[in-house]
Amino acid sequence: MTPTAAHSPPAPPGGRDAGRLTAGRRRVLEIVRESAAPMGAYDILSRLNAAGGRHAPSAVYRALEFLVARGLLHRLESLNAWVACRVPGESHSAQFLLCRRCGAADEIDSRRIAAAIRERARSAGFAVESPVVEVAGLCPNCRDG
Amino acid sequence: MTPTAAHSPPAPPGGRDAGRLTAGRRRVLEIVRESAAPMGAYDILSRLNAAGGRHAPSAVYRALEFLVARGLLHRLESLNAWVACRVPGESHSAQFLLCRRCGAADEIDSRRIAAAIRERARSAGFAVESPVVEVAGLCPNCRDG
DNA sequence: TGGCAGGGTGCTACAGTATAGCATTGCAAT
DNA sequence: ATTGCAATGCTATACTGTAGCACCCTGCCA
Repeated sequence: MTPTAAHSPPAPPGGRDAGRLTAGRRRVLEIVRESAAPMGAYDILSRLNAAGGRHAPSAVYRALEFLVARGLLHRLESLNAWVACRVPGESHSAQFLLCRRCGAADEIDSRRIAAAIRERARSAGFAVESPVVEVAGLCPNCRDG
Repeated sequence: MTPTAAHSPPAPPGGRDAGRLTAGRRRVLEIVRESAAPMGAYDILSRLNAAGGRHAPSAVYRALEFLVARGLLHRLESLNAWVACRVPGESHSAQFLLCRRCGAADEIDSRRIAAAIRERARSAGFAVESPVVEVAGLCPNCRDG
């Protein structure tokens, strides 16, 4: 889960292109990755400051912005929360099945959903930039309980 | 959240089943309907209080909750905003094309998108309750400018 | 090797979004 | 009329996210 190798997949060692994955940013990434469920920004902040840190909210939000831009995290709009990307580095359209009972966020990547959206947008003359698909409901484990 | 009956789109004129469309609630509905773009809760509140009113945020949020439950408004998760439903009373899955430049919110209702989501969820054993589809991008008018 | 340029961080303050909790009023069926 | 519940008023507060500026750190280049 936690990549001990000290650098990110696509960026050059120096990291000149899209910013550097610094220690602080990596720490935020680790915290989100360690969590089973999506985390709110202030949850992350608490964890970050658990060991006596004094970080401010902006530190977390800046790290999150960077990590989302890098494709390492996704933001869940309907939950105001962040979750680790299942396929970091891949460009994909961040579709989620969100269980309202246990909080699980299952990242899916349905070509069919993406295609349907693309098609519908095209027929409307709409240029898609960021398709948000967040399906709330009950996961297999919770729908039976 | 709202443990009301499982469905109540066709409420009787008197409105005994799922609450009443009171004057205050209707006023909020009007305000949102009059707006070209989606409105934030505090925008609505300002409009509501423009004529000397003294309403509190909770009044607006409660009205919004009711109107969304009635299928008269939709909430746009990615914008923290609300918009009037294009087909009030119909049960449909609230898909939107959101222009990041002019703010337009085009409500679409693609059976193909809905089917793709339903299918994918079914194959995961996931029980869909509230599928959120909000596609950010540029509308036909804005993509050329 | 010293200085520059830019990104990255710390820090304070504040803006924007949403809800809790309880008192009060209004409405309608007994 | 009384009672029961829906709806609202009202105060306070929690949660989420940004602005703005100073400082620092690192890579680069003269």
